[in-house]
Amino acid sequence: MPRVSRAQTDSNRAAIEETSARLFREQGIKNVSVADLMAAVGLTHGGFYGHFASKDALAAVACTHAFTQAHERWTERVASQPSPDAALQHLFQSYLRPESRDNAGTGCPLPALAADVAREPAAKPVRAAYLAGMNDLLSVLLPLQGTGDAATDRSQALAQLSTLVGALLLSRATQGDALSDELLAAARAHLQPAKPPSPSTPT
Amino acid sequence: MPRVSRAQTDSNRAAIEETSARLFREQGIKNVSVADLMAAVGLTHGGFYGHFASKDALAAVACTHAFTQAHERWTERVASQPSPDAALQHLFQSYLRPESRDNAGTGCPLPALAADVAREPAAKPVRAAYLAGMNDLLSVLLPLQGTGDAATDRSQALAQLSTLVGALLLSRATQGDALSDELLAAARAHLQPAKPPSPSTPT
DNA sequence: TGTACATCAGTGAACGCGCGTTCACTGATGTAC
DNA sequence: TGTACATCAGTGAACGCGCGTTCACTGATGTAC
Repeated sequence: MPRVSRAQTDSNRAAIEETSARLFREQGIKNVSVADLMAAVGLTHGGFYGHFASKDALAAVACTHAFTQAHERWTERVASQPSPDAALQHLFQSYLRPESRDNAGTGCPLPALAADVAREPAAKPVRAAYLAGMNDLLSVLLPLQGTGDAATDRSQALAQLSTLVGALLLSRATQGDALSDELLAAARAHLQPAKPPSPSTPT
Repeated sequence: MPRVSRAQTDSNRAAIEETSARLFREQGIKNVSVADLMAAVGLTHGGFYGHFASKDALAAVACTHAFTQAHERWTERVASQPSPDAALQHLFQSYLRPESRDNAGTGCPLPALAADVAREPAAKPVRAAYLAGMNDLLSVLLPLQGTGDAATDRSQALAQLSTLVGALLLSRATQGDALSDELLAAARAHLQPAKPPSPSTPT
């Protein structure tokens, strides 16, 4: 039953975008075929090229979509906290939960797509989308640092991102072993603010 | 010209192992076909199954090979330094050089294979190889910590691994942009030992 | 040491399958009157 | 508001290609005498 209403067309395109953003993060861009994707949306593969010029073009759109989701989530988390320190902590603790590890499809694209993007030639559109998305997330982290120096803030935020991404990725690669949870816990502990040297809890 | 000497056979097998360890890290396991690999070694694809039962079986062997290389390199670096602190610093600074980012094929398998391994089903042999390799590298880091507490040492070493891996991977994904070098520099700075609060260099 | 022959490492065609992309076709949608 | 028809979103067969794996074949190697 071809020729679908304009509203339905828009909704189909949105579904392709949404579904690919999820499947690409879950399985990797190369591991999801156009036919797989369209079947997951409930359509046949031929219609894909009415919406996107190529799978490469979709990869960029899906990447941007995933980063937009993540950015919104980060912004909401920051807004829900009373102070920059509390906001940072809330971000870190949420990011490094086992649930984040187990749901790559709806989680942060930084670890989920890093290897795929790193292996793409420089000209592929997904690389620019990834870079832009990373800068977006970085811009959420920067104003929460408060070391007093902009360069130090930036350096610290970049190191935090690296720790978050590395911990989640290694945790996924070791899923099923005790090390997987250990990695998350270690990163959480490491990213905790320096406290006055462990005061024994008073009675 | 078939039937090759026993020594040549062994050398061919070693070449497949060595070459696959490099190509899998560079391009990803799924992105290197058996035909690609065998051609890179200088053989035809049919002979592959005389050496390995399947591509999955080779993936595990190649992963172990890559970790063995990395472990040797780490051990040498540690041995070349006069103190645990100096050894840690030497490891971190070597790991986070732009040259490491630009040579994934000969570099640490932790970032190079993390995403591939994370997406493999639990039963695939490469997952066990990756886990064992990671524990090997961890065992190099552990005795260099010296916080006095074994649990704290371990937590700290795991966080260090996460930062190293995350920084290198994000740096690869943003290669070509200024952010790529920034990420490496930020992680290097972050992993530097806490110093007495920045003494202005005396005249 | 020299000869006769069985072994088996590597070759290359072939297997069934899935990939990204194209395209003639269809029939409900949206438009013109 | 109702009718006539052009548009075009989605279908599904087909394109050339590459995948992992199998297998009959070959001829130099290694062995038995």
